[in-house]
Amino acid sequence: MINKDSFIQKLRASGLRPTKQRIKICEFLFNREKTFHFTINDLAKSLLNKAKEKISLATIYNTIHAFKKKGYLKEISINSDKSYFDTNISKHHHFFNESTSELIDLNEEDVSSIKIKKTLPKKKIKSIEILVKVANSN
Amino acid sequence: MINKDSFIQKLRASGLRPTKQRIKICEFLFNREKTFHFTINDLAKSLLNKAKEKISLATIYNTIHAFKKKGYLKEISINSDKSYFDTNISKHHHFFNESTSELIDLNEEDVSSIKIKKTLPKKKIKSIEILVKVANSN
DNA sequence: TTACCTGCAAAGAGTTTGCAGGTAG
DNA sequence: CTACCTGCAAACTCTTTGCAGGTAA
Repeated sequence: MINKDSFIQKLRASGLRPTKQRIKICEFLFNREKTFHFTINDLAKSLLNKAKEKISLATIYNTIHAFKKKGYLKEISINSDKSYFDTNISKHHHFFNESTSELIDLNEEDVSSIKIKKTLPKKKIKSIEILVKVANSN
Repeated sequence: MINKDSFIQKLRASGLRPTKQRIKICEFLFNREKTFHFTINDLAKSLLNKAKEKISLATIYNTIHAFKKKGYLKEISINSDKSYFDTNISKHHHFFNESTSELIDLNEEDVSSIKIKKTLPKKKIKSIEILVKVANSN
């Protein structure tokens, strides 16, 4: 359990004012054992239902984008309906369960090393991401 | 240059009526040497400007989705802003140029074979897709 | 003739923005 | 006090839908 003060410090250190809302969102997102995957809507609902915090959608969008810019969150594109965010900011890949729209982390070490044999002139590789789509096998 | 009749046959064969609009869209999309990547908006604009065809957005959406369902197109998720479609329906991967939002095909044989060492109980792998994000190296 | 298709306009979902009031430093 | 932040509502973008008129078979 990370305490409130360390979130305040973290926010302050990156130039974000530690407001009530931001601290609550930090507590909700980062006080976890496991990686957390969510959409903005999920987050708004969960904050309301589980954390009993009514934070305006606009503020949640602002905060999540600020957190992403500061590197506290990663954005993942699975489909074009909505954006998914991931509290795991290390290099890693994903399973996407098409039956349930659920996202599961796939660590780098669980994938054989990938070699890209084609090169593009004057381009630098920024990232290599694998998406494994799965479905319930029944 | 594929002729109009073969598109008519192709449409008919898959149970789609060969209407003027669908034939024009076929001609625009599939009379090409190279893979073509586009968004619905790109396509609507190009049809209007290059092919001088005014086809309603709703019809374009209907048609593209029908073509996707019939397997003439693949949908690709790069970011959540919009959907990209690809006339290359073979198994393959992509480069995405973040500087220009341009999409480039990466053939399967240009990537070393990938082994996923983690398995998910009761799930079947449907696809493995790699997205290589690049940026201009200047 | 009948089932399907087109195109408009309206509706929907997700996201962003303008701005007045509130809060941290 | 000042700069930044919040929250509402309105606006925006992309996509889908309802429906009247049109077209293929």
